[in-house]
Amino acid sequence: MSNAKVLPLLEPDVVAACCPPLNERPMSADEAEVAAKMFKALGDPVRLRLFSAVASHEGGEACVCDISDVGVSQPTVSHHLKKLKEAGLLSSERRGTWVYYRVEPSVLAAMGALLAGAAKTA
Amino acid sequence: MSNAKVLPLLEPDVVAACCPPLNERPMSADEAEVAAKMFKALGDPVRLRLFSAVASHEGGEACVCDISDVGVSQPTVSHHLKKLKEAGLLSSERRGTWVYYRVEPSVLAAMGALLAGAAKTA
DNA sequence: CGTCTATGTTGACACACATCAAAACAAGAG
DNA sequence: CTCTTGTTTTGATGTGTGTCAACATAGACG
Repeated sequence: MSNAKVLPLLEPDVVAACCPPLNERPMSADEAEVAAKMFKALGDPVRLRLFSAVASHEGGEACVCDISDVGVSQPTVSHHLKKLKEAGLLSSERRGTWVYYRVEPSVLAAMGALLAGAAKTA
Repeated sequence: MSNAKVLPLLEPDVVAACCPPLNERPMSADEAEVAAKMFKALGDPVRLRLFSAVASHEGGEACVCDISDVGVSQPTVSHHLKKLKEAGLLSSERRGTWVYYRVEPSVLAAMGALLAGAAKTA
C-alpha cells in the first residue's frame, strides 16, 4: 500500500481531534487510520495487560520492573511498551535507574467517548 | 503459544463479563485475551470505516452495498465484515437479496466503559 | 429452467508483527 | 575504573493477516 506515512508518534492533540463519534458519520480514511492505530495498540493481550498494569498503579505510573510479569521476556516487554508509547497511550520518564511509564488520560478519554457515542446508537 | 482456544465467537455476555475497568487492577491473561480480540477487530482502518458506516446508518443497520466504498475489493469487504461479526461487534441478517449488518450496542458499551474508567485515572 | 446480480468462500502471496537470544547502552555501587 | 543491575536495541524466525483473483452460493426475475 506504499505506507510512506510520516506520522511516527500519535500526539494527544492529534488523537483528540481525530475522533468523531463512531456513529455520527462514516469515518474518513485518514481518521480511520489514526484511530485504528490506537485500537491496534490495545489489540494485543500482552500490551493490554501491560497497559492495565500501568493504569492500575497508583498515580497511573509504574516502572518496568513492576509490570514484567506478563509471561514474556523482558525485551518483548520493552518492545510492547515502545509500541504503546508510539501509539500515544503511554509516556515514559527515566528517573535514576528505573524507567517509569505513565498513562495518557486525554487519549483514553477520546477513545472512550468514541465508543460510548457509538453505544448510544438509537 | 499452542492457541487451542475454543472461543470462536464473542458473545455479548462474555464481553460484558470480561471487562473490569482498565485501571482497577491488572488484567488477567484470560481477560486480556478476550478484550484484546475486540480491540484488534477495530485495529484495522478498513474495519473501522466499515463499522463506522454501519453504526452511522439509521437504526445502526446497513446492507453491504451501502458500505462497500472503502477502497478495497468486495471479497475483502466481506472478509472484514466476517471478522467484525466473529468479534461480536456486528450481526448479520439476510433479508431477500441483500444482507444487512447491525451493530451490537452491549459490546460497545462494555468497551466504552472499560476505557472511560481508565480515563478517570486519578 | 436459466440467467443475472449480490455476497460469501477458497487459495495464494506479500507484508507486518510477536517473540526470543544476544549484544549494547545507562546508571548506580564498590 | 570495574562490576552489577535494569532497560533498550539488533538480528533472526515463525506465525498471523490484509489483499485480491477466481470460484461458489443465494435469491430474484423473466
